[in-house]
Amino acid sequence: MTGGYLKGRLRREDIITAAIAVYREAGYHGSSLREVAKRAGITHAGLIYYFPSKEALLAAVLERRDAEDADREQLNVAAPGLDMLRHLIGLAEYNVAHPGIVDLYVRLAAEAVSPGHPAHEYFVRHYRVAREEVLASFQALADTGELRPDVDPQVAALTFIALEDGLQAQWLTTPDEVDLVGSLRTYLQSLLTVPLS
Amino acid sequence: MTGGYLKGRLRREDIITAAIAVYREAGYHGSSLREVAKRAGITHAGLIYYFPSKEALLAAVLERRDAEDADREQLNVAAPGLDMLRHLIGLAEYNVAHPGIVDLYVRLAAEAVSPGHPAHEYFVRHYRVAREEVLASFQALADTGELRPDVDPQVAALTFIALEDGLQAQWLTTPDEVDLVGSLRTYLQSLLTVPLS
DNA sequence: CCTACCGATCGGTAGG
DNA sequence: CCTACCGATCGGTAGG
Repeated sequence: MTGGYLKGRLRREDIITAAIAVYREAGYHGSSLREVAKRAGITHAGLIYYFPSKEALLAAVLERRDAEDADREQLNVAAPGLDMLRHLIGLAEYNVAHPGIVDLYVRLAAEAVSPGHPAHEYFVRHYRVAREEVLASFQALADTGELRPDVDPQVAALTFIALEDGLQAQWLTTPDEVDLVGSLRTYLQSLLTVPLS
Repeated sequence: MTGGYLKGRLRREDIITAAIAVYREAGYHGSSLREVAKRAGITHAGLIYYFPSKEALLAAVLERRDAEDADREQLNVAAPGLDMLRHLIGLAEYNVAHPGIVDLYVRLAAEAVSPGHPAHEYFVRHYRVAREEVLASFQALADTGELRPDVDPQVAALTFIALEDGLQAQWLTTPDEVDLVGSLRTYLQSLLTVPLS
């Protein structure tokens, strides 16, 4: 009875996977529904049967990213503090092993700076959530004296997110000249009074 | 006698100015020669008379950016060291006052991460030059004991560039929640043994 | 610099 | 899900 629905769900997942691959190579604006459809093995009109517009497909791609991140978070119920920072380093290591994901993220984030972009609100939320998460960790570390007393948790949180983003772009452009994880680790360590690892 | 040539040069400048405005709003791939031409007050075929292809126009835009940066550098012959760092803060202040330039830079940099993009080589060079410039300053500071002894100049240079780039993207997306210049200043100060200002 | 045009491609719709 | 199609737009060319 649910066979039809199951098949539809699987087809949807195939399309989203194809879309991620295409966005990665051409960005959102630079990609076409026809190219995504071809990789998913259907026509572009067939794709529109599942996702009624180009924007709806983008929304589905971003939803999957969030779902995957949530999965990883759940496996890794790190409390705010040192463990959370180590977890963030782990996420960076995961990213370095999956350049395609980083590529997609960097390109979409840049396109979406303009308020009219269909993913703009997504990134506004994304930045806010990321900042709050990191801030909570720095505040916890401040409470236990593990954060250097001259470090402002608010500034440190903002800076950490920005540093991660900037390193990603520079690493994608010149991979051989950027040690993404090492640089992050060095930065974090410089804020702490205890060894990070 | 040079009247014709002068007029052509001026027209070229008009077109480049229009291109910057359009790239800023739509990115390079998202913009059209027709839109650029319309803002410059000519037809798109007229534009092609001056710039033989879309890529040639992009090259001219990047050349102008380099020329303007070089002008600012020349006015401000800062030697490597503290003065140079203050100069970089000044550049960040200039950028915050000119969001359009930052927008263009962030969008192009993200599009150009892929090796096939017409501006890819430009950004490879841009990152390398930027890193070397900042590295020279940190090394000079290390020699005079103004850099904290536990700071590696190489890592600090890479990190500074990445931080600036990441802050720009986050600031463009959520301007009210990011203090770009203040964050840069705080970061730099944390590396030094002497007051930055 | 323009008019006029080309082939290609785009997102989306109709109708089944 | 497909075939067939739409109007719009693209970069670039011809020819003046």
